[in-house]
Amino acid sequence: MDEPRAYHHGDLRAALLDAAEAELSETGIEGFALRRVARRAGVSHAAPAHHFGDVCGLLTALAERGFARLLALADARQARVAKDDPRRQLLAYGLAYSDFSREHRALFRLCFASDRPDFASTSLDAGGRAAFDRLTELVGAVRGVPVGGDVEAMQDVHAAWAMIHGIADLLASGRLKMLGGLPPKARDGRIAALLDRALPEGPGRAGQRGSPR
Amino acid sequence: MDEPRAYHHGDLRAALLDAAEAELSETGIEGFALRRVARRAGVSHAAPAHHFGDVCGLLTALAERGFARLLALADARQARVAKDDPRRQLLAYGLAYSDFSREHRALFRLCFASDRPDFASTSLDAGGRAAFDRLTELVGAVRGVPVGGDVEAMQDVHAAWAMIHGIADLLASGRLKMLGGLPPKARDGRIAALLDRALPEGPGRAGQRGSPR
DNA sequence: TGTACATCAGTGAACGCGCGTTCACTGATGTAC
DNA sequence: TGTACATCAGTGAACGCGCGTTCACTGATGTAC
Repeated sequence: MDEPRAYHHGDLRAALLDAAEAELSETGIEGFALRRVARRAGVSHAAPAHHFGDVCGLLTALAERGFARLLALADARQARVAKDDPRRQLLAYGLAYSDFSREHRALFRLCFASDRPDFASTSLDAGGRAAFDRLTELVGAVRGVPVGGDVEAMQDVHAAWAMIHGIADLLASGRLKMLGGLPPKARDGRIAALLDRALPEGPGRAGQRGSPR
Repeated sequence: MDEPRAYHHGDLRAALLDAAEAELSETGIEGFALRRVARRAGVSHAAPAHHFGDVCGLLTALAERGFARLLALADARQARVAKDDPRRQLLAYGLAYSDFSREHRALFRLCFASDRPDFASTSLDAGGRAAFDRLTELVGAVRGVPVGGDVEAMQDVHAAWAMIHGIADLLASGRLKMLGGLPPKARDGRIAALLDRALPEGPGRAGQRGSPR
């Protein structure tokens, strides 16, 4: 049934990242080990070095993938919502962020609460920046004027980010049980209502506070 | 100069917790090792077992201490603010929470983003609950009516917690550099302004949005 | 189309390391009488 | 006040383990001519 395993793998790099992600979500970052990843990918434990150098390199690439996944989830959520409704676009982004933390708990922690990846690497830095830039744009759209460096604007961005991130992180660590246990639609409604409180007033204002959907 | 080291330590349990905390803040949770803690405390590496059983026991006790520290910081902040101004009391709590994450970064992560302590232990669970209960009371005071189980009230609590926690966690992981780099007073002012956005309306309302101090 | 050769992507054995835990032990402390 | 004895709180040697990394190697692939 199986293809005879070729000596050369084809795309071992991607396969190792898949294995690393699976491994991460089972063991968590605190128990993550390179050798187990190689074992899971069905390859000798020395093989990863050819693609990532060392563990740090692998985790850095994995975190990069994490940010890409966050943006992909945001794309999906945002696509399902009116393009010309900036407030809903921003709420969609926030919901995607919480999807990410719930569905990829360990990866979320790797991206936001670990010291093991090399966050100074240009590629990983770019990944994190892309996620932040998206948020900034969306906040600008809600305000009706792009975010500059002024304090007022940055406060708007920080408020949105902190609320989004706070919900996501508390959900990931299993607090907010009352929220996490709800059926998806109800849960998303509540999360959106929470996010809505942190957003600036602006032309995109949906209506009275607390009923953003 | 030094006291001759007695064979019996006196309070090795507390000394080990001190050493563990110092060790944690230097190495981070991801590099935490029992043997290094013992070495730092000047004691054989088998000694901790007498007080904590195993690593998990030590980390559980340490996380418990973390929550106690959070509440102690909150006590200090709250004491410096009018007792009959519930909004300021709540902001003080939030600022203490961000103090905790900034000044005890690794301990904060141990409490809120680690799987290594045993969060099911009754003592640690009680610690976390105490921190949450304090928040709940403070939110109730701002609302003017104690928090019950109703959705509206819980949303108020969750909004406050998520905003507080989001700011704290982002500060701890070195994002929000613009905020983290400010002198303390300015930084606290901005943080308080962010928190203020997430708080419910109520009799404690300080004035116009964004100038809570 | 064939051949020589460089490069690439794996293998598997070996290394040294620090870890957590166990165990028999021993010195210090406290208590009963 | 003194003595016997139980308990407590430490020691240090030993264990087995899995880890990350290195290294010489080899099979597969691609390319120049």
